[in-house]
Amino acid sequence: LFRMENGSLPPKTEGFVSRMALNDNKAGMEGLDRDKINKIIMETSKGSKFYENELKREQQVNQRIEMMLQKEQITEQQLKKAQAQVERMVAELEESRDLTRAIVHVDMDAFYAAVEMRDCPELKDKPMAVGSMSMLSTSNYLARKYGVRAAMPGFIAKKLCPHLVIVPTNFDKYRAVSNEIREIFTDYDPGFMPVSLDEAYLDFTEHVEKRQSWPESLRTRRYRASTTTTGEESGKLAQEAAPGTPDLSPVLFEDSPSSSSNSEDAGDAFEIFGTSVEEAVREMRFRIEQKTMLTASAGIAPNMMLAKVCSDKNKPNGQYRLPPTREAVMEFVCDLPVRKVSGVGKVSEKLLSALGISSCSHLGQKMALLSLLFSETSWHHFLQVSLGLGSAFIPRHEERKSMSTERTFKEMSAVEEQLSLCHELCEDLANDLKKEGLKGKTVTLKLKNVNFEVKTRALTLPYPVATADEIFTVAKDLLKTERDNESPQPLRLRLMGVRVSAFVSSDHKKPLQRSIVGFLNSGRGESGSSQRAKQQHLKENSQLSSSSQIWPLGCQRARAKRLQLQAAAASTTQQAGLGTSPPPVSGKTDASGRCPDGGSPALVCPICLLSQDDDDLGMFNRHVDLCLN
DNA sequence: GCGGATCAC
DNA sequence: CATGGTGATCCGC
Repeated sequence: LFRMENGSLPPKTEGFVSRMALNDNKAGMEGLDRDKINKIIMETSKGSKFYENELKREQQVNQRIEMMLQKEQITEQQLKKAQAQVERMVAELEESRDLTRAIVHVDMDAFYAAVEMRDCPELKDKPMAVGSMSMLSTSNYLARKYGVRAAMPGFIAKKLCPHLVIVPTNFDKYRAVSNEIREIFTDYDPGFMPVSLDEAYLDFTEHVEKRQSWPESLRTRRYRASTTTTGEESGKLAQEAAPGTPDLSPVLFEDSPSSSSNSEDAGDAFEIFGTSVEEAVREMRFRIEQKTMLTASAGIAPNMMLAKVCSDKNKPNGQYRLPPTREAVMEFVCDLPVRKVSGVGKVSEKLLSALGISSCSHLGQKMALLSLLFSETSWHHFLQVSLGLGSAFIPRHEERKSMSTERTFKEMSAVEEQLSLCHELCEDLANDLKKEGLKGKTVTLKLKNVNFEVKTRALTLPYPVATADEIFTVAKDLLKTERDNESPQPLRLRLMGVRVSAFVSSDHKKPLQRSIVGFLNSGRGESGSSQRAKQQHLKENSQLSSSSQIWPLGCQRARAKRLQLQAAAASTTQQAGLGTSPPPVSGKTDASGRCPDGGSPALVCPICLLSQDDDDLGMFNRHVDLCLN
């Protein structure tokens, strides 16, 4: 039935690798010659191993679409039932719609490129990108006019724009700038959520409330705050960007006539901001620009999903506020291309497109069908998007779940070489793990061969590992297994990676305790928002039903960990400073986990309460972790 | 728990 | 000459 209406695949993707086509999703790509650019991309790529692999993956997606369209043997009956279910859920979701929060998404404009341009004036009027001939991280707006964009290899970018200047990445510098802008974020929302070095979500609600009663003096911001100039270079740069250059806000000259007389110094120039959200966000962007000489864009909306889309709307150096009314939200969402929504990538876009869905209103119209073709989590997400719903609170920063390191290199087939590389990766990873005091039970080896085919091989141990040797022991086994698997052909690799996950709650610090507290008052701050935030959090978190079990388990874990720690302290130093320690798990053991009645030196596990024969602390810890699992 | 895939930046 | 690295999540076993 459905196929009759929409029986064809998107027309232009025939014999065309849509995976590789120019991504005009990003800002700054208006009015350029897509066809010409795509032609150059294709001609440059054709015949490469990379291209062949992309073709293959494209085929897989096409197959998936075929399967999906097959499943469309859906009866009118089923569709009706699904529609009823959808409508029930819509009503429920509508009930929970929260328009009371002012969520802001901030995003630095062409971040890495902007930093490099700031620090090297020669680059200002040239098309440039940050990265290497193999891969670009980002490009400036001049380069984007040629179709040069993030995630494009430099050598292709050079074909699109022969005069392109490619600057190598300076992560330390970007990190430093990132810290500067995060200091500013803190003033508006101490619980802001960083997405990456240049991007963050903030909840402005409470700031704006307070701001209502602020006098002008607290909302007055000076141009070119003096404290950040650190050396002669930035001093020189400050001059370069002095009045007259288009880099400064035009506002300096249009709105502040009183200061124009001493604008050469600009030291007395200032601006007063209002009390609305928009003014607060404008102020924040102003401070970012004054502090870093870089511009940011921002979106203001009732939830994170919408704020993210809004921040893109007036980029670069602009902001957009979506009014907090249901009507405004629905109108905004109506013509919104699904691809603009965070979480909908190239593949999802293509799958939806095969169903005749390109905008969010289409999404709503075909929701019954989607509920039959996609997984529950997927269509629930689609449904939320179609209603303009998203998280109205900013979740606490979660603890990391994995840590990895990987490297791409020239073809490598020699076993010796591979082993040596693997060991190096394990050492690097162990180093990183040590910095955060992490140990994990699962080790994963990632391999990519010269045909760009990726494989991962994992093994979960009954105990956590952290050192290079421990990880390498596992990783080299996984590598050997894979080698045996492929033999007698050698593994012709172009990438290898090692990952550790399934962390056990790490000792010393107290991340566990923090996360329990976070769970209890999962809203931030102490206002009425916390209740709402908690509700929302629980609603969105499918573990609602198990929350009652998490509690005592968490306590048990925390207690066991404390005992482990104290046992460690007791065994290394013989000090008797444990008088303030918590009560023992049972009458048989004291807090150190040792038997109190003198004689036996054996450790007692606080979980299973069995004496551990081995007096070795490492073995004891391993046992406790085992019990905790 | 595993492995492939998708996604964001 | 040449198509990245890190972390998360989901799905179907």
